[in-house]
Amino acid sequence: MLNIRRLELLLDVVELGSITAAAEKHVYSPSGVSQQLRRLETEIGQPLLQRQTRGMVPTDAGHVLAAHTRRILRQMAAAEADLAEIAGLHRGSLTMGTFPTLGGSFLPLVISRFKKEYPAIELHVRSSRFEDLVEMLENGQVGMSLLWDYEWNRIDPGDFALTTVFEDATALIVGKDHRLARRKQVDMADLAAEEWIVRGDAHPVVEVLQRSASAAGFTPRIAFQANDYQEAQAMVSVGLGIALAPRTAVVNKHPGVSIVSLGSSAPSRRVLLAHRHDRVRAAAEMAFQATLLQVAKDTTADFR
Amino acid sequence: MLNIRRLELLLDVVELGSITAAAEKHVYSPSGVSQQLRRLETEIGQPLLQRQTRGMVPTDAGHVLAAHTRRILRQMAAAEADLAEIAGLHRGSLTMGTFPTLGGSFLPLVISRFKKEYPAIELHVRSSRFEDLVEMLENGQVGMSLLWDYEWNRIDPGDFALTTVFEDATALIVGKDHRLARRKQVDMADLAAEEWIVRGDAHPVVEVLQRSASAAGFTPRIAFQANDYQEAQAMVSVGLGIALAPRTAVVNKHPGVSIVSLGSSAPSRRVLLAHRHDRVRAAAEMAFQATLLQVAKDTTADFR
DNA sequence: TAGGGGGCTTAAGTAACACTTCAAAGGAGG
DNA sequence: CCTCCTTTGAAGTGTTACTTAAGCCCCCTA
Repeated sequence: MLNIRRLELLLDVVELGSITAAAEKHVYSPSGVSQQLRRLETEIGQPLLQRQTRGMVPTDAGHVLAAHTRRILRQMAAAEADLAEIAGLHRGSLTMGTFPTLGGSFLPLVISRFKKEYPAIELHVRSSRFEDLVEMLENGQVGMSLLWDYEWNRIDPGDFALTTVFEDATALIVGKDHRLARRKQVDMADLAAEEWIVRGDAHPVVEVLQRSASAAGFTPRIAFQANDYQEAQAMVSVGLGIALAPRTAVVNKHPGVSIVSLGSSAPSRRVLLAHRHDRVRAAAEMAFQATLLQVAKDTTADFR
Repeated sequence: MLNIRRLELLLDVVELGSITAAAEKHVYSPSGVSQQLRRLETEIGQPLLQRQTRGMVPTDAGHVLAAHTRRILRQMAAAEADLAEIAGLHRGSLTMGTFPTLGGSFLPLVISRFKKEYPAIELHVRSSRFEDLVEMLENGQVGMSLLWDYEWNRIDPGDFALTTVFEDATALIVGKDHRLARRKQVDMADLAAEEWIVRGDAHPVVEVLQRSASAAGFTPRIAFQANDYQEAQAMVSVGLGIALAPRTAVVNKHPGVSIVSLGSSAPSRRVLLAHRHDRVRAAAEMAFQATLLQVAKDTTADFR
């Protein structure tokens, strides 16, 4: 394998016409350059330069090799330029994960701003349930992912590097004509007599209800198990019961319901950005995280 | 400037999917490969590989750099192939010098055989007078040159590296009807009474005549000064006088003259192949010299 | 004809660096 | 749970890309 540095020296000697000139250009001693060229020649097994009384003149082999060197150096310059493009975020790609409730509210804002700021970065988003997100993080299908947790099932910071994006409060959904619909804030303790609509499949919001009800001293009576928050809101709107939901999940409010704050009487979930500890992050990922946190800071009030 | 070896390692890791595999291919320890890759990454300032639980996955930058590396390696392979072509004499060029009398007789045989043997080598021949040939040798306009000398003006072997090609005897040119025309050989001593035709411009053959006549005990009478050997032969053919000439100069014999050997009564000139001592010679030059000496060995009898 | 200078090369030394070995850590899989 | 596989870090070593110093060759000048 030919050594690039030596090739570059050869090229400069060919172009400048003397070892001394090439040595000056590289801030080497002429001796060093001479030695390198000699090595190159013995390596190749052919003379590359004719020692003239004044300077050097390339042989056929020298000319050919110098020409190839020019192309090789051009290629290397192109490689470096491409890398600079990637580093400068004029190029690159990024795959991230999210869970559905954020994918329908907060994340589109982030994506929109990110795309405006870094139009050249290719952005892929995968929306999945919590367990799948964790798996995709682990096997590298996504470089980073939005996750969430409650205070009773905190994600282990040893598993992933975590950055808190914002706190997503739990809100109360009541029908427009419900006795509490006009209230700004209620306490869980006021809701002991209500019928509840929850999400099925052991959805985490069920546990939120159980825990906050239990803290308020009652056991909730379940009237309906919904498949998603749209269905839950619909049921609430016809007066079948009331429901709890993360604030971000009901940004797209059903017209027949009202959203009421629960203050600190219900636990809030933490929305996190997670990536693997051992994963070095590309510039595009750093940029996306910055945009995401910025958007969180700017819009977080909307979700409280 | 990126280091090729490291780039190659990166490429192999990208292609083989793990450091261990790349290390095995290069017969390195995995640790060494790991260190080189890390250096490459810090040098570039970007991550190139994602450390997965099983093996490595390239980042955008890694992919781009690996692709460039492929092209660079291809280019280097092409360079090496070209060098091999030159070394194998499937390519190359060669410039040599000659003096006119050989250019009209011996050299064409050499060129013809060389071209048949190495059709891919570009061959340039420059024909000049002795002094110009020496100058062209010195300043590199020709890589090697045919030269000649007599025993009284030997070329200094310190000036050039010399190889004797053959001895070029001095022959006698007489008219077809001359009294000596049928003789196989004569001695200079038999020619004291003759009129002589010589070449003008202090041509070396004049000194040959002076010296051999003086050695034979007479002073030659000059009847005509010719410009070249064709003119000299023409003058001889009409009986204006007789002449001396190197044997090779009269290979193209005038129909009206006879060539008679002088045995050792006239000095012969040495035909030499010369090149600069300090000049490393390309494969094509070595090949040409070999052909030239071979042709000399095969045809030398013709010039005696 | 000696003296000076430019250009290249050799010899010897030095400092960087590409590797090694050894050891440890983290996961994957039996 | 233990073992294997892969990667990484620390420390050590041999190579090598350079340096300086000296010499050679050629040319130019006084």
